[in-house]
Amino acid sequence: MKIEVELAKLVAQAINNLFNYPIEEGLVTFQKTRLEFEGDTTLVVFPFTKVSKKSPEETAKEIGEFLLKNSTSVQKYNVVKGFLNLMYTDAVWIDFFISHYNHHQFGINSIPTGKTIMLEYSSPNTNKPLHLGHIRNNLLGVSVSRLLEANGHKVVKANLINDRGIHICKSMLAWQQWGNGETPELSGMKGDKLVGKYYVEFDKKYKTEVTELMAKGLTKEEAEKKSLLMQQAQEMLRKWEVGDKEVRKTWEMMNEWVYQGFNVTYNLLGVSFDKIYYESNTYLLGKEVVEYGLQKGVLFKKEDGSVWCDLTADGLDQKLLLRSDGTSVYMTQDLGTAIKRFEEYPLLNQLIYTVGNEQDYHFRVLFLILQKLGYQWAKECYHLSYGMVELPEGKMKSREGTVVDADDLIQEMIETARQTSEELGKLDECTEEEKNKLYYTIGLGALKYFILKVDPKKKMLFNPKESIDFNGNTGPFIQYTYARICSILRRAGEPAYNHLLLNIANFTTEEKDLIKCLSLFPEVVKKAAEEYNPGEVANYIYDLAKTYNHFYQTVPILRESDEMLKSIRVEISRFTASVIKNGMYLLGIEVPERM
RNA sequence: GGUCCCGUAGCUCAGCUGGAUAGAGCAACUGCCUUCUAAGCAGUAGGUCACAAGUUCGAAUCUUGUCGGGAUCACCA
Repeated sequence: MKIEVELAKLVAQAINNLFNYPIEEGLVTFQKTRLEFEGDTTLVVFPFTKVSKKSPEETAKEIGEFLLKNSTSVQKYNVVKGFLNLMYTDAVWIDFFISHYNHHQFGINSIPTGKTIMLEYSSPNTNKPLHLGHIRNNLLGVSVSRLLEANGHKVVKANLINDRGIHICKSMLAWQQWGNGETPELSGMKGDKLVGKYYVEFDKKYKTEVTELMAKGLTKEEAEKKSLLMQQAQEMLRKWEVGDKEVRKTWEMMNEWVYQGFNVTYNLLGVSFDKIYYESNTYLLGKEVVEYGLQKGVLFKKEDGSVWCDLTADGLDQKLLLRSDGTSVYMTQDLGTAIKRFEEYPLLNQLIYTVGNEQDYHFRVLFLILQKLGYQWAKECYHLSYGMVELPEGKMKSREGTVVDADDLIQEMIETARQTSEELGKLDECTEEEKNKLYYTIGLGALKYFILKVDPKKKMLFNPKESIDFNGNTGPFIQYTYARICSILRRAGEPAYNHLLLNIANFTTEEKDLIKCLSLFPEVVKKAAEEYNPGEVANYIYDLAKTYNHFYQTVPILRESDEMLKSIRVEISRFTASVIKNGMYLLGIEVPERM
């Protein structure tokens, strides 16, 4: 809150006056007061004892006295060892509450910064269905984009679909050979699943072929080279690159199946984009850049014609940018697309890539090369690197079938929500349609919260056997708290007695704790965006929900006979609901009015 | 082997720009529904913050080393 800024100024003044030592107010920081002590904020005075030349207790006491005299916000203080605990006057909380309680966008929607940020996320391959790892990526993308918007930035949500390459040819080939004309319509299989099936099919047949060849005495490498299937796939890729009509037709058809499948999953997850890039359109980009880099002397050519960037001076290796046959590699494309994006969006201030931490090295190299090429905006490129989602057995591997399918998991969550709701049996008044919507809201709330509450940088573990909880620090817990408040508000009716609020004399500790918690929301939104960490918001809302539930269980709200107290508590509840809703929105989680 | 990341309660995670007796949830155990939704609340138990040195008034947090786990370093994408 603003009040701490003022207090910091006063503390600096106090140190100047009392100990005759000038100090930057920015160096004065407050920390949370521990629960077991009385106070609203705490100043650690150890750092000032050098200047005061007095004991920590004495120093704290003198500063405390100074603040008491010179600040209208400080009601009293206490000193424990070197800790100065300050307690605000009720007026501080009353002012805060009155000026914000009916502000529906509290914490969100600050003044536009004028900054435009492109956030890339999702970026799937079209040869396999989405799994839990992609879910984390997509949820992070949605949440971070909302966090950035909530801080006043303009966000362009971008998806770069890897729709070409040898892997897609494998699916196509398998489908041609063994598919018997199967289509999503004919078999009723989701398009991405169908294409994924043939990708696996190829891999299986290919492995058999290699094994057979090896049985005839070939080494593994020889067998892989000799494999008829692989040769056919490569031939198909070659045809694709020269624009062979038949191949392109099949390719377009199968990709279309995949997109339809992806869209179903995206819709379930609530994921959307402003701009979709296809690698088939961008994979040739970057070659001119290589030419430019050679001229500039940033890149060099080896005898065989391949082009490299020497990064050994930066502690990295040499990086290939063009093969000896003149074809480009992934890095070349990424250089090209980055440049293209800044050309397309001249006002772009930042480019963020949401990509797993297995590609940390790739992005270090990418940004470094861009910098060497002289692009000023290179320093505005950021790799939002997130940890892998692991299973108890370790990393998920599509080839080995140890993946948690996105659609399956979503359906499971919805089903669990249905079962739990039916067991509790509180939804008798709802129509079937409302119930189904609710199961979806709760199921996805559980899934999204489970994933977003952990720090993106860290790897996380998902145990399919234990699945995802609905009690405790979970999405449904927070949704439940919200629904509970809604119930109260429904009964309370219109807030016709708002004028009464102006007469608030003081708050009970429960009320004060809740208001204190509410006041933190804007800072949380700011910090979460700065750190690209939705987990900050998740942890905060959990804390808020917990604080509210305590309040709810401890003090009477509608049962309160004093009309003024009642209206205050109703309005505090309304305010809490609003912050929960806004916070959950930042996580991409919906919130139900009853459950 | 080089580079980078990670080791906090039985399990999953907070806390990490150094600050008080390291916090939650799950699982276990106790209480609380005739009163605003018990997907809740209150409580008990559970820790050598991997280990060892160092920096200092103070270290889970910073430095170094050791051990353990992971990622990455392709004319793959």
